[in-house]
Amino acid sequence: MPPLPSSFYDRDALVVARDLIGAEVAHAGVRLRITEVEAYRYPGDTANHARVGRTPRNAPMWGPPGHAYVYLCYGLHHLLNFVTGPEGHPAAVLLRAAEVVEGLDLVIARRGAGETRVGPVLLTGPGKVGRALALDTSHSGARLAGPLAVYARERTPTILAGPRIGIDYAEPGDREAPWRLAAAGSRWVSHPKRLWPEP
DNA sequence: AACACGATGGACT
DNA sequence: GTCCATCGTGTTA
Repeated sequence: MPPLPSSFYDRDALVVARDLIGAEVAHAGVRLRITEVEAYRYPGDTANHARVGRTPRNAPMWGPPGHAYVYLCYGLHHLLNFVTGPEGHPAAVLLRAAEVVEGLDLVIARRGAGETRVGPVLLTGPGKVGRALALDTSHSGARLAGPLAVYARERTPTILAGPRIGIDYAEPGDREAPWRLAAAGSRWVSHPKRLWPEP
């Protein structure tokens, strides 16, 4: 199966986010099925890193769609985004949670000695996903084909929506926008209490 | 040069 | 629910 083409990402971030639920992402021996994402749109989204304009960190968001934007959060966690929209339109989809398809041993090993659990605790949260996939800022700007790639889903899941997590700094309208999407019924989802059926 | 703070996660009460 | 590790980034000077 070939990875998703650039044209898949050349649409509004919320639409891409919806189509990424159930898709698979692979890197460094681990393959995951995407269960939860958030859309960061532009313009007018005060939660988007691109709200301050183009900077060295967010530069990949301004480039062509179908690339990764990886950044260090809280000095500890590497968060993976999929850049969407046409070139010059800095929008992206944050990968927040996923379910293991392949490479469970590697996912556990990357959490360090002493990890004995095997369930959703391994991958419910964007920092956990970045660690499971062994990503760091050197992957920011990489095309989503090759070592790091995304593959189309085979079934269309039912989707839940809710407000995005951890964006208290954004304006109220953006804080409340239901731009966090997740696979209904999946246990591999963070903050499941703040999700509802889409209208 | 100095500063404030974050698209988090784990430990703990 | 609270606390805080840890450091790159953007802002201000």
